[in-house]
Order: sequence, then structure tokens, then C-alpha cells
Amino acid sequence: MILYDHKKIEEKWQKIWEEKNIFVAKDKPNQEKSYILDMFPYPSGQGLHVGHPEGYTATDIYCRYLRMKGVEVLHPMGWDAFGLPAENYAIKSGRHPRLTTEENINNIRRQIKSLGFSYDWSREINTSSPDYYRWTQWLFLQFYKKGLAYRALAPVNWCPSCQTVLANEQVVDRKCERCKTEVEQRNMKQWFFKITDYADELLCDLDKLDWPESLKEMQRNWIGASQGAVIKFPISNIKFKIQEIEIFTTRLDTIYGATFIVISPELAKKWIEAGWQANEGIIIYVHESLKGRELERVERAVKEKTGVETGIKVINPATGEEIPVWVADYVLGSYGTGAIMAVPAHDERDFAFAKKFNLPIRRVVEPKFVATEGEEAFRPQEETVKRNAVCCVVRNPKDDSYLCVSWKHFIMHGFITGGVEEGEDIVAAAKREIHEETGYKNVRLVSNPEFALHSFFYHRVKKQNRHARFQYLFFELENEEKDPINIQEESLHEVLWIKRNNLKNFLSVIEGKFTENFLANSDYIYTGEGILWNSDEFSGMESAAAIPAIAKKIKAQLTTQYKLHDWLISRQRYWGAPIPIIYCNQCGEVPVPEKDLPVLLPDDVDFKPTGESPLVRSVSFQNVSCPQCAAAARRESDTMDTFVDSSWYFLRYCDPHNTEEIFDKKKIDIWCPVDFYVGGAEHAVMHLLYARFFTKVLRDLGYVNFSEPFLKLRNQGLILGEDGQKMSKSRGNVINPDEIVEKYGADTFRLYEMFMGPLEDAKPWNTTSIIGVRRFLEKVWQLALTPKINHLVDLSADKEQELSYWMSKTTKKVTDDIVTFRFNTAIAALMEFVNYLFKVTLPAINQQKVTDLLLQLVYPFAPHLACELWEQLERPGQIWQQPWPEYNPQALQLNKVNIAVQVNGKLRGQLLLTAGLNEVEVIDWAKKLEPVSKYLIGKNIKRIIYVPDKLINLVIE
RNA sequence: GGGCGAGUGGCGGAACUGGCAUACGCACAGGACUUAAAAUCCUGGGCCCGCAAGGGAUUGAGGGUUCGAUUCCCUCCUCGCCCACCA
Repeated sequence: MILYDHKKIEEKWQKIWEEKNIFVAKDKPNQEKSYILDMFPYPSGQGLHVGHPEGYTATDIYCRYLRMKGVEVLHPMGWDAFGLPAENYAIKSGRHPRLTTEENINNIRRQIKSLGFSYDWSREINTSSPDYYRWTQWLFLQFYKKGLAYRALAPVNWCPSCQTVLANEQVVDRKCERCKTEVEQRNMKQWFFKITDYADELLCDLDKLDWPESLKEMQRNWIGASQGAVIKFPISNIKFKIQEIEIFTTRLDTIYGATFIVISPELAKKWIEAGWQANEGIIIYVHESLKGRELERVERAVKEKTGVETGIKVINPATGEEIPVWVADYVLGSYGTGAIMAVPAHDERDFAFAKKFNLPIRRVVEPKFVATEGEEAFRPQEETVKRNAVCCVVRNPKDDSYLCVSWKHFIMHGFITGGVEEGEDIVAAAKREIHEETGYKNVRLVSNPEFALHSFFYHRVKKQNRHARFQYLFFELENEEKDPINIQEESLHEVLWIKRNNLKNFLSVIEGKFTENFLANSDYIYTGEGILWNSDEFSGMESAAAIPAIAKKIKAQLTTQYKLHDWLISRQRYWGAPIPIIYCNQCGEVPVPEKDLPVLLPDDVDFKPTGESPLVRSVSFQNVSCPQCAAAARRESDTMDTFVDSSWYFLRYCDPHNTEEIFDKKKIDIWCPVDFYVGGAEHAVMHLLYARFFTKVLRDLGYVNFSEPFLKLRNQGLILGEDGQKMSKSRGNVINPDEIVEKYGADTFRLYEMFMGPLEDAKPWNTTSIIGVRRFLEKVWQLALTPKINHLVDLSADKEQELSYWMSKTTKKVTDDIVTFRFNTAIAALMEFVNYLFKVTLPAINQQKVTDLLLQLVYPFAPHLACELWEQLERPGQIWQQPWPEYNPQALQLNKVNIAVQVNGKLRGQLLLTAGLNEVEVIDWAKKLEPVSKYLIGKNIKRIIYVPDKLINLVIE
């Protein structure tokens, strides 16, 4: 037998595929098409990492399958070639990024090709090539014309190590995403894309996408929409340019509890600049908090709130009351209006601040509970009786126990509660109830937190719907003196003292359970929605209804606020696409005319970062004449964020060599949107959000006719090192795919990566396990070239059925698993099939059929091997020209089935029976089964559960 | 602090809609071939008791629903990822 020489075979077939152009996608309209895309790599000097080919292999298997199903597939590859590492390397080594990038691309292209992926290389693109970035610049100009690209002075994130500004998305934990240096806040005039115009659509359209739910959730959080209101608080005591404070709140229902206003240091600074005569203490505080780097500011403030009173007073438009204004760094300048109304009774941060500075706390929202289960369930159709009530928490200080009652006719455990009579003082009412129900005479009021909750339930004794407002009162028992309890009360419930640590489990009624919050935390405040209190005509309304009603009365604007900010795209770096803008002393900001594109990146540049764009130092680049008035002018020297390049690359693949326009719209219509996109989850809120934004803008500009670029998306999970840690050079646990391909071959490598586990899971690499898939391929080789053939007899009917069962079963499993991207179990099914084939000896005619099937099923996973064997067996044509195998559903039904026999749910035996027997027959067989019968001696069978052709369970007493 | 996800042999993992837990692979042990080793092939156990036949336990822990739970419900523990003073 010829040996399985992976090197020879793989080189041979890769060359054939390339020469025959078999993976070149044809632009035919109205064909059944599929656009399958991998996230294009950054051409790093490290070359490919074993993580990259995981996603590439998955899409390759799927593409090869689709082509055999007759689908025209677009499966391109390219290079996200601009970016900082190449430039940083240039600074260190003095080698130009263009050169190193080109070398890196050549290396990675070689690596990718060595794995035999079926890319259409005729469509290869490179974002750092002028043919490409010309259109990135053109897009910038279209955005500019539409008012979606603008230049503004704004506080921005500055990375002192990378010497450039960063987008919000590139700042993680206040640190530069790339180099982990803490970022600084600077005020700079920079270019932005107005992504916030699309915030709402970017949020809503997520629902339509077949993406991992966690990833969609990350985008939702990033966009961060909050429904709320903007309210104006007029300044009442001083006069300067600012006459009112605008605040944003999501809790307009709490406005009657707003006892002060807090503004951010950023806003305070603006006011000072606008002429506010702030005292020195304020100026120092504002200065200090803005100077302190963001990270420290947050860490300090979370521990303890700081702030100063401004002396300014405003009118609360709801209460008409005059309230003070404070400045504090717990209010962010970058969110909402940079100012809040503080409601200490219903917000933990405001509460902490109010406690520290002794500001008034006013409760205005009370929790609402509706019983929904059991006999107590509130009956919405029936009339409701409203009652004022007390909930009395009586503590015995001697042993830290609490006075409780346990109802005798229901399972109901709680504190002493009772109704308050008309005109009765609540403390008096509470004492009366304690005395009536328990007999204790001497209790002392400890505190009245002026807290109440509303409970809606059906009163089982009184037989009516109740809406009770329980007010809490805390007492201590002074002494044990008590009167006898009246007989009627006694018959209803039992009086108990429950120890503090048992209380939580004991209490069963809602007002009791809720008390736990106060006992556990004396500073407990209620932050949820509920029923309004102390809120004029809105008292008694529910939060949701009160918000629009209050808004109407005080003329507040209901709006949605987003966390998403506009995308800052300027970078003070060299290796990127120059922003096509010219600054003229006469005409100001002038866009470069489209005919002058591309604005070429000059070669004669000193890369050393100075905080200024390196392009500033290129005289040939900087000095231009104004396109409008021809006067001397200068070019914008910043380049664009590289995420701009990758926001539209999937469109260029449809028409990559067009020199007249960005793309031919007809070709976009043929291929787009992308049907299936695979890549890492790290792009959740950057690339994937930006690409969606670009698509929506291009749709509004009329260039594309769809709203979402990537219909279906899956993330490949991380491949960890053999030690279970993330692979990294410093840990020394990096696996180089080249070595694996050299030693075991590309087919083995591909198969191993798919066999490791589910695509989306993180999983550790284990080199010794590779041998398993290599053995499998060798078995396929052996089975195809040197099968055991039975020349003497035909296959018996039984064996014939068994064979077609295996063929159908395997075809079905492999097909289903490819479509659902569960490659690990597809490979396991192929292994089982091969193990079976090794055990049987078949006549030549069957042997040929089964080998053909096996090779076709294996082809998407191990294409080199399958092509080679197909050729060696002298089968007609090429394997990739064959249609994908179909299976026979009838063959999946077997004559004989294995039925599990259980006694009381425990497996006691197996029955091999003809399929489709009725229950009675199966029971008969089961009872006779030796390992089963011994359990039945002297027992009655109570019940029998029969799952046809699968399982029988005999339930005995 | 909030959100999402996960927990199954020594290891990676499998199990449709509640129906034989541990498929497939690695590793391991015994055997065959070999002067020997590697490779290959065959066989085997998987935690506990037993020479064995066999029995019992078992899907992070505890509880519930069910004839039957890795799967559904409740409580808790651990790990991973993301977000985090966002009003």
C-alpha cells in the first residue's frame, strides 16, 4: 500500500485547486448564493496563532459543504493591515511599516494556504493599499457631506504611551486597550463620526439578528439606552449667564423627594467660565477633581463621597421648594446633562452623600406587593377594601428575639399587624394590637422609620380583597408583664419569640419578609418603583403612571439617554489612512475633492511619537494649496482609526478591483448581506458595532439596500495553552500551527481543532490528543486503498440492512452537524462509522459504495486526503464536483431494537426484540427476563411505563 | 454591586423534546507481533465492595416535581466573561 504522505498530498492538491480556480466566486445574479466571511486578520509579526484557523476551518467546512449542495459561495480573505504594532515596530527597528506589513502578510498568507482553505484569493484586499484606503477616504467625505463627520473640541481619552487619542470603545477600565497604560483626559479638537444618530436603530435592530445572545447583550449595554426625563430647575438666588439647571433622571416619580441638586465638576467648570463667581473652596474642589485622573477619582469616590455646597439655590418645579446645589465628583460630566436631582431616600449614592453632609431625606415611593399564588391571591375582579395598618416589630433585648405570631388555621407566620382606626395615632394603635394579640403591656417605641409598604391580597378570614398600607414601627420589650389574651384571639394564633437568625426562615408574609432589609441594614432604602406618597395629587399613583403625569404638570421633556458617544476617529499616528481634509486660512475646513483621492501616505516620515501626528513633520505632505481658493493651506495630519478600514471591507470583497467607484451596486446586490460571519468575541462593541453603523449610513446614502451587514454570527472560543492558560509569548505556551502542519499535516490539524469541542467554547490545546484524529485519517486511507473484500458471497439481508442503516445514520448526523456548526460530533460520527467498517467484510460492490460515501463525507473536513483517495480509486471527475450525499430515512428504522428494562427506574436488563411490538408482548418478555424476574418475586406491579421500542419501566411497590 | 454563561471519569468532551449517563478521542492496564523498542492490532476497567458472578453510588452541593432528572423548579457554592457612581 502507498503510505499516507500528508506533505506530498497536501502540496499537490493545494496547487491543483489554485490552478483550476475552483474557489473563485462567480458574480451571477439570482443564483442561490451564500456569503461566508471570516474576520480578516491583522498581519502581525507573530504570524498565525492556533486560534485563527479554528474559525477559518469551521467556515471552510461549511463552504465546501455548501458548494457540493450546489450553492455559489463567496468566501474571501484579506488583511486588516493598518495599525499600531507595525508602527511601533518601525520606531524600534527603523524598518518601514510598509515593508514589515508586506512581509507579515506574505508569511500569514503562506500559513493560511498551507491549511488548504477554500478562499477566493482573486478577491484579496489590503486596507493599507492606496486602492483600498482611497475608498475609506471617499467614505469619510460622504459622511462629511451628510454631517456625520465633524470636528469638535471635546474631552478625549489620551494614551500617553501610544501618544494618540482613543475611542471610548478602546478604553477598558480607564486603560488603553492595546498597551494597558492609564489614559488621560484632554481637551482636543478632533474628528468624530456621529454614531449617536443611529443609537436607537443600532439598539432595535439587534433583535433581528441571529447572533450569540451574550454578544447582543454587550452591544445593548454599550449603547445603554435609558428612558427618562430632562427637567429644568430655575436658579433662584443669584444671577449670571446660567439661569437654570437641566438635569436628567430616569425616576421622575421621585421628584417630590429631590432635596438637593448635584452638578459634576465638569459642569461647574463651565459655569465658572460663564461668569459664576464661585468661592475659592469650590474652585479648588473643581480643579482637584478634574486634575485627578479618572481612575483615582472613581476609586476614591466609591469609598467615600466628596463634594462642596455652591451656595446656589434652585426651585424644585414639583414642590416649589427652594433646594441647594452641590458640586460633587460622583456625578459624571460625560453622561446626561452632567447634573442630577438627588433623591436620597431612593438612590443609594444620593443617600450616602446626604448622610455624609446631613441633607434632608424624604421618602416618596413605597413598595407594592401583590399576592399571586394560593388562596391569598389578589382577585382583580372583586372589590378592594383599603386599610391603614401597622407592622409592629417587637424585639426582646435580653436574647435578641422577636415577637411573632403563627396562625393556627393557615401556614402563615408574621409579626404583629393590625388595622389603624379612623383618627387613631399609629403608635397607640400598634401598642393596642400588641396588647390584644399577645397580652404584653410594656413595650417602648424605639424607632419609626416612616416607612410603609402596600400589600394587595385576599383576606382569608374577612373574605375580601385588601389593599393594606403597613407602616413599620420598631419596639423593645421593657418587661414580661402581660394580661391574658381573649379567647377568640387565642384560637386564631399562637404567640412565639423567634431568634434573630431564625427569623428569615420563619417569616412567611410579605410585610414580615421585607422587614429583613431593615434588620440587616439600618441604612436600608428602597430604590425600586412603587406607589407614590407625599407627592401632592400624585400620591397613591403607581410610578409608571406618575412619570408622564408629573412630566405634564412641570413641563419636563421625556427622552431617551444613551451611554454611547460619538466615535472619535482621529489618531495622531502615521500608519493609517490620512483624513482627507485641508485647512485654509481663508476658507477654513475644506474637504479634499474626490478627484484628488487618494491622499497618499508619504514615505519620508519620521515615526517617532511626539504627541503630534508624525505627518506634521512631512513638509511634502503638509503644504498644499487650498482646493477652493488656491491659497497656501495645510493638510489634516491625523490618520483615521483602523476600525474605520474594517467597517466596510466586507463590501469591497464584492467588487475588489473597481477603480471607478467604491463598488458596483449590482455586485453588492448579488452577494450581500453576509450570510454567516465567524470571528472572536473581542470585537463585540468595536468592529461589529461600527460595521453595523456604516451599513446603516450607506443604506441612507443609497449605496446598499439592507440595514444589517451580518445576518448570522458565531464566535469561536479561545484555544488555551496546554496549561489551561491563555496562550501568550510570556507564558511560553504558544502553539505554532506550522509545526503541527509539518508533523501531522493540514488535514489532521483541521480535524483536531474541530474535534476538540464545541466551536464557541474555550478549550485547552493538547498535543498528545492529536494522534487520535491522525489515526482516524490513516484508517480512512487504509479502508479506501486496501479494503477487506469478500469475493465469495453476497451480503445477507440482515447485514445489508445494517450497512444501509450505518450509511444513512452517518450521512444524516454529519449533514445535520455541519449545518449547525457542531463539528466535534460530526467527526465522532465519522469515527464510529469507520470503526464499524473495520469490523465488516463486504462484497466489492458494497465496498465501493461505502468508500465513496465515506470520502464525500470526509471531504469538507480533510479535503486533501479525500481528493487524493478519490483520484487513486479512479472515481469519475473530482470529489468536489459530486453532489452532497443524500440519505434514506427508511433505512434509519431497524428490524431489531434494544429495549431497556427498568424496575422502579433502575436499569435491570436489555431486550433485543423485533421493532414495533405492542406493549403487552414487551411486558411479557420483560417479566421473563432473568435479571428482572428476581426483582418481581412476591411483588405487585403497580404501574408500567412503556416507551415504544426504547424502554419499559416496571413500577413495583 | 449588576448582567450573561458554565460546572459530567485521570483529561478533552457526548447525551434528540424528561427515557439505557460517560458516545467519540486521549491517557492507562493486559495481551499479540518483535531479539528489543516504536508503530500497529486485540482486550479491559473506569468511583466503592467483591477472586468472580454481581451489587451499590455517581453528572458542583442540598432540596423539590416525576414511574423516571445531566435535562424542569427552588436554595447555595465555585469558576469564566462582560459592564460598573450611567442618575
